Parts: sequence; C-alpha cells; structure tokens
Amino acid sequence: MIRDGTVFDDDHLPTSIVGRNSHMNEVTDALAPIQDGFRAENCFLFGPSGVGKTTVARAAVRELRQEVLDVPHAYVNCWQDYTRNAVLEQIARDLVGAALPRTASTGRLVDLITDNLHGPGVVILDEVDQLRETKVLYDLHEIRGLSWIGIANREVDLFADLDDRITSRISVGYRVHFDSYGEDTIAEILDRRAREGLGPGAVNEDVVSQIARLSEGDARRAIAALRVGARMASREGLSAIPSRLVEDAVTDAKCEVRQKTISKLNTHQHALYEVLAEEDGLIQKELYARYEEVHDDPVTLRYLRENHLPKLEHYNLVDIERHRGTKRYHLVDVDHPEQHPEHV
DNA sequence: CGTCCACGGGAATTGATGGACT
DNA sequence: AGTCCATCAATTCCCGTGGACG
Repeated sequence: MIRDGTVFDDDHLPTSIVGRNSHMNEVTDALAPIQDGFRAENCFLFGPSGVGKTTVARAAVRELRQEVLDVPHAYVNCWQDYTRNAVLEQIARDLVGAALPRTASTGRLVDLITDNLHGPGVVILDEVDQLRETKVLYDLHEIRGLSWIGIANREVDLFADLDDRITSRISVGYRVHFDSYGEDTIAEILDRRAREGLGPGAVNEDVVSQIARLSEGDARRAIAALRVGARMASREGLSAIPSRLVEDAVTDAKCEVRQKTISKLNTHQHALYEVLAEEDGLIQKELYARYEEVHDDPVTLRYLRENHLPKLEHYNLVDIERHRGTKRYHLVDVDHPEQHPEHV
C-alpha cells in the first residue's frame, strides 16, 4: 500500500503548501526585490515546531527560482552548524558549490562567497536561535546581495551581542508569525500526503481526522503517524489503515522519533541520559557527580552546562523543573516505555 | 550575613590542519 | 622536506553575580 515512502520524509517539499497562503505571500514579498536584481529583505519566521516554517521558507525560495533562473541559495541548520565558520562553510558549499579547501578561515570563506556570488542570493538559517556566534550575521550583511530568512521557535533578539552601530543597519524587514495548525488543516495535509504516497483508498476521512486530532497541531508528528500506520497496516497485509491501528501508530511514531534522537546522542549525553533513567529528579550537581562515575572520560561541569545539558533539553528528552531556584532534571515521559518498535 | 548552587563571561590551553617561508 | 605561524574547534580553568535559604 505504500507507493512512495519519500513523501513522508521530513525534508519532503510538497508541490503546494496547505493553509499558509498569507505566510507564503509575506515571504515572497520579502524576496521580491531579487526579481529586479536587488538584495531581498531579511525576514524572520517564528512559531512552534511542525507548523510549516521551514517548508514555507523552502517553498518561497523554490517559487522565486521559478521566476528568476538560478538564484543562488543555501540552507543552513544552525543547530548543527552553530559556529561562525561552520555556517559560512555550509553557505559556501551551497552557494558556490564545487571546490573549497577542507578547512578555511572565516575571512577566506567570506571572500570565497563574495567572489562567487553574482547577483542577489538568499540563505535560509533554520533554528537561527541556536547560533552561538551571531557575528556571522554581520559577515552575511557584508556580502553584497545576500539576504537571509531566519527561522526560530520564539522571537529572539539575534543582534543582542553585536555592535549597535552595525545592527542598526542590518534590518529584519519582515517578521512572520506562525500559529498552530487547526485539525482540519492537518487533515488536509495528511490527505494530500496519503494521495501522493499511498495506494488509493488507503485512508478514509475518519482515520485522517483521528490522526489529526491526536497529533496536537504538529504536522510533522501527524505525517510520521501516517507513515507508521501505513507500515503497520501493510505488515498485516491490508490495503487500508483500519482505525483501530491509529492510536498505536501515533504513539509509535512518537517513540520512533525519540529512539532516533537517542541514537544520535554522543557518549556524554548518553551517560547523562542513563543516569537520569536510573535516578530521576537530580539537581545539577548530583547529576554531574553520577555522570562523572559513569563516564570514563568525563568533561567538566562547565562544559556540560554549556553544551550537553541544553542539548538534551532541546531534544526534548530532558525536562527541567524549576522549583524556587533549585532545578531538577527529569526524563520526559513516554507513553509506552515498555515497548518500542524496531528502528526504521 | 554566610553558604550553597546555578549561570555564564572570558581567557587560556590543546591539538589538528593548512599555508607561507626557507 | 622542514620549520614556523595562523586559524579554528573543543575544552578547561577561573571567577563574579545573583537568587534562595537558613
């Protein structure tokens, strides 16, 4: 019953975007100057996860490229590439393509991009609030014709630690707020994905609205649930997803995401996770003490605090309970801890 | 008030790597 | 080929601030 599994991938970009017309218009407005050969307005998209921010950004760039041939564009996930150098390197790769030295200094990278950028270009900075070195925004501003689309969960002040005289010249022309999808919009999205990726009649209206209801306005979760449901059904030899499987599919999809996340943790993060799995609700100092025992090459508390702990929190694996100053670390609950499905 | 704890700025160190110079 | 220097990422070390609490 699964005709095309790629339809359910996180990076799948549908041919038309459901329920985000006004957002699309704002972003394409921001990019419009490129059509006349000028630098676009920087813009900033914010809202919770799974509400189509990245999709809209990518779709807007795609639309632009249908109007204007070969607009140089780059995509950077600042969560992975959070240093100045890493960001510039990624941009150089996407924008300029081809050969760049294995390691290059930031200055060299800026030169490389500047020299090879002919006409205006646009960079998508996903999870831009995770950027450690906001100086890079200044670097981008220095490159003629380059503009960016920043994406974040909350509205953040990106320019906090930049020189005021400089920041006043870097402007964010558009701020686009994304709110949660309604259930009917999620249902519409699911319906289209099903039509594209599954056999005919694989889902009925009832199943779709059930998934939509259970996924709390998060399209990513809904789509993952649809994929899991389809897989479960086809394993039973069915050509349609029966509604009795929906609930399991939603929770399994949740577990799947979690397992995938855990498998990406490094040894330090893993050790922390293990410690918390054994003993929940520790304060930072206790957590560190346990971690130090468990890990055979521990890093300092300072470093843990700076990198690994925030990472676990960001991954939504660890929850921090603040009770009058003292903070306690907890694992985030899973609905079905007793069983998790084999990995994808 | 003194202590404990969390937070985070900032300097310093280490190790890899690549380029320039000899 | 060998030496030296610059850059960068990762990590550590040191420390001041500030809240909570007894």
